Amino acid sequence: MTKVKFGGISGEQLRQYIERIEQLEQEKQDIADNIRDAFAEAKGNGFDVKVMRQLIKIRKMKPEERDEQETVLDLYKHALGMLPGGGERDKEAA
Amino acid sequence: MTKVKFGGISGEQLRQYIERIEQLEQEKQDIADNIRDAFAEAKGNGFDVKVMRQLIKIRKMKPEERDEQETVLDLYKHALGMLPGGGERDKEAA
Amino acid sequence: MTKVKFGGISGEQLRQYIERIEQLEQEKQDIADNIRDAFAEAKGNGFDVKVMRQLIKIRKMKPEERDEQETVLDLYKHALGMLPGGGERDKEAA
Amino acid sequence: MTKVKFGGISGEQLRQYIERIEQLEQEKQDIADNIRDAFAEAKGNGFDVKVMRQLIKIRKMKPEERDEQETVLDLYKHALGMLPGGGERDKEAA
DNA sequence: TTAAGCGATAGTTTCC
DNA sequence: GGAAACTATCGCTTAA
Repeated sequence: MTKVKFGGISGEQLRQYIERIEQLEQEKQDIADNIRDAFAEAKGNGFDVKVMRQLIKIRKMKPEERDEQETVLDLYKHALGMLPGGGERDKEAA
Repeated sequence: MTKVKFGGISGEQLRQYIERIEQLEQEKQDIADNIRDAFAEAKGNGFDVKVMRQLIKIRKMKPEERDEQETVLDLYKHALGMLPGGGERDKEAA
Repeated sequence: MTKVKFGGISGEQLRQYIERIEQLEQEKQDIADNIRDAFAEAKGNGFDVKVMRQLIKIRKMKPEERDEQETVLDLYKHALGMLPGGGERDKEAA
Repeated sequence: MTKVKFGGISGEQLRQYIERIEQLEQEKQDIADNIRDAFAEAKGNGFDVKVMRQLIKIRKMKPEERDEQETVLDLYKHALGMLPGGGERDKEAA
């Protein structure tokens, strides 16, 4: 028989899947390296990498979920008195 | 009213959760500091910190390693015909 | 040359360090579990865990670094025209 | 002016970095999707995805595993006097 | 030679 | 449970 079966599975087919996925993961890693290089280059030109990441994250969010997030956060800040107008003015207890 | 509500949430209850979690995180950080001190002390006595970390990792991996990696490695070898006894037996494929 | 000790007393001392650190890491893990439970309980009472995490992170930041962070983020938003009054004045300059 | 500066940063340059990184992240995500599809297809052909992941991880670990873990394990055994050659060399601790 | 910045890497945490 | 992001550590290079 051509395809040797072990436990009902084809070793050859398994090998093909594995190698294909490993190839894809290699490509993914290469791109990840490119991203890292881009950040490094930006950093070398004086940009703040951490802030850039925040920016990208914000741009990726849909406007509605971004607004929702901010609304709830403000709500909680008020509830903890971390914002003016939240009743108790308890800014820094630490 | 006793419990001041902001947008339907209880500020006091929220505050209690937040402060409790912050307290726990502080304790966790203290222990992390102790761990760092222990490594520093070991280093001061001539031990190699990097090797110690690898050591601890290996010791931690041991139980799961036996339950997962070795078992899967056997499966793998069978599937690829790398082990004797993997012949033509029809075992159940998970 | 690294001063690695082999055998005898040094091995025993190494073992003591390892076990002490493993004990500390166990305690750290226990506290991490408690934190997870606290979040789960809060969630069960209707709080938004994700927002709570943001809140705690904000409270953990020093006021100066929090301001700095927000300032730079706003600056970048303006530079990308993501805010009114920012890039609208000269969106396609290059 | 050519490069619009906001607080000393170049908006145009920032935009280029951001968009380039977002492009790269999109490509990375596409490949991640391909990987997911490959796993799904394999699953459809009767393979166990979880086992496949462990397999790939093991194959990836192999080179470093031999260079690190086994070496460190030997070091460990030496340090605890579990192997010959770990004599009684007890050097001065700094 | 040492201290300090910087880049690489491993561990931790968070999101899906 | 797996993938991604953030953080801390480690080693290397450079300059004093």
